[in-house]
Amino acid sequence: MMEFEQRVWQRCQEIPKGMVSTYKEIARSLDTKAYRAVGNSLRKNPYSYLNSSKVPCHRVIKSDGSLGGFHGSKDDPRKAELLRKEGLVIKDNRIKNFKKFLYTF
DNA sequence: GGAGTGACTTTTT
DNA sequence: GAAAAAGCCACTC
Repeated sequence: MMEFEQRVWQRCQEIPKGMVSTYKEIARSLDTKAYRAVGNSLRKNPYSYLNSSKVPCHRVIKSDGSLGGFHGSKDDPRKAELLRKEGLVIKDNRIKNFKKFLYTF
């Protein structure tokens, strides 16, 4: 069932710079409710944003605007910095006005 | 084939 | 607004 994961990763790449998306939106765009499976796939994705720029998983956040716990550490500023560089405003591990930057498929 | 896991979401306390 | 519970799907052991 790799297709599902690939589709997820593809959505990540589809997110334009300076925008973010949520697990739920991705799942919805795939016509499924597997928001958990989305996270599960991203967790194991072979193109982790640390190793490759192919899948900017850092642009995928939770539906309430928080970044979630990527890469295993919640205190890692790299992701927040990355997003901040793309024009997003991060406050206490939350995206400010993230709805404005929310990219829906 | 069943039980456990996870970078989740939504509703209810 | 924070915390807990229930519900969801794919993947791994």
